Amino acid sequence: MRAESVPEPTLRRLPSYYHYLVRLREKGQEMISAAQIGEDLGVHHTQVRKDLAVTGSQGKPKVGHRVEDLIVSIENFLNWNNVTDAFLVGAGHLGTALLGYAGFERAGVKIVAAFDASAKMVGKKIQGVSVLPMEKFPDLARRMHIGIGILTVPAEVAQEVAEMMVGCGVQAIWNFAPIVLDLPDEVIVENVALYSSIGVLSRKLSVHRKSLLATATPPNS
Amino acid sequence: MRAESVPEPTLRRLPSYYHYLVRLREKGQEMISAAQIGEDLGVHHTQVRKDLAVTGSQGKPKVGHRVEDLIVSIENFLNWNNVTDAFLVGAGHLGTALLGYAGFERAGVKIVAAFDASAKMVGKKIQGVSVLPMEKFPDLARRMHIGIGILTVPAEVAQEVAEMMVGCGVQAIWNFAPIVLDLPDEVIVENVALYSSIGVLSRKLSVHRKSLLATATPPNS
DNA sequence: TTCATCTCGATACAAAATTATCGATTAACC
DNA sequence: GGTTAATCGATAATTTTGTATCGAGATGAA
Repeated sequence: MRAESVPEPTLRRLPSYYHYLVRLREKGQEMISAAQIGEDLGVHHTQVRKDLAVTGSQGKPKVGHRVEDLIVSIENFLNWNNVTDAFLVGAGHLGTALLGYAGFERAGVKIVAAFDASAKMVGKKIQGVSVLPMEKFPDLARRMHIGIGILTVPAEVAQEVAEMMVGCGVQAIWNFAPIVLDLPDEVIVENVALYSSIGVLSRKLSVHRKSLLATATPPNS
Repeated sequence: MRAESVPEPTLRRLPSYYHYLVRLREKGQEMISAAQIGEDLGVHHTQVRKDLAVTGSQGKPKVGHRVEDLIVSIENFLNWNNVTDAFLVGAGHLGTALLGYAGFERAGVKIVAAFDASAKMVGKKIQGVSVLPMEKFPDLARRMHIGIGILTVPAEVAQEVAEMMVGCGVQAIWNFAPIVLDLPDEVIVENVALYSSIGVLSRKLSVHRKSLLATATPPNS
């Protein structure tokens, strides 16, 4: 009964299925089997079935799942139908990039305003969203019941801004700064650790190259 | 002896330790215990020790680890000393944001050129990096032995561009497009799935709010 | 010098996630 | 209409990851 009992890896795979299915729908395909999804996305078919099971969607033997039903099930499960308003703080390059993504709205998040400490940015309009001065955040956030805060500020001020957000009623923070935020437990924090990502890449590439070298030059040479 | 036997979660935590340690060093702190790292970063101290163990760094009982040594160990382990040249394709908002990050170079990756299909972008200079036409990619990539390709193009063309990259000798791809690339097994792909991230956030927030509602309004009312 | 205490690091244990197995169900074909 | 073949979904086994335990070593104080 507890809704939180869904494995997080499953949660992370569902959007991937979703985009895959949307592309299938655009091609006009109506049915799809879990095995096929698994093969195309590099996930075991049993895993795919488990993941899809949590959304409540049911497949039929011999024909698989209806693409349309799956899409709707995932949307409902991830709550991508109810759009939540978000404020973005830090209208730099990355912030601008996020404002440019039209697709977030389909993912249940709508950025309704951006904030920046720099006077140069304030007053601008990026992708139709106004950049406001930081001072306006508290009052607006409370009045509009903003639930999501997007943090695209430098690491040095991230903690401080995050605390300010939480103080204004923000319940979830999407953090792009490379630090671990120290916030009350009830605040939901999702970190986009670009440096972790590039770190993994860098390490894997280095190992890969060393193994290539090792096979090309046997140790007993 | 096999270098690939390091758990991937460990790999993802190491950059987080790294940034934490760099901040400690800036503050002038010389020694640090695994327990303290764990507390500050929300990781169990036993986990921290295991993670640090793979880098080869040794701590001393009673005093902990030397901050400087740990930083060097992590840098070496992640191969962040040897800088690898990278090409970025897709000089849109996100691509521009990545070009603006000076910190990647410290993470072993240097973006030496950007490419874009749009004539509007070609010829510009972003953060000192030239935007070149796509046609120049193959020849330049081969001549410069580019190992890393950064993919910040729309989803529709991501597969195609990725194949082109691999054909030009690129060994690792940092993929920001919301699709699963179908490439030879030996190619290293690191996905930055922003939609998965926002999906998890959206879902958790929805569950969180429902649980708040449930406690505020008992089911037997 | 000896003792108490703190921290490391190895080993053992527990939980979670992934992978495999198997019977049940259903559409298509003969 | 019965048989075949393919897929689903539940259960079980394996693997991976994370957590706890415990002895050893080192520091600093008595």
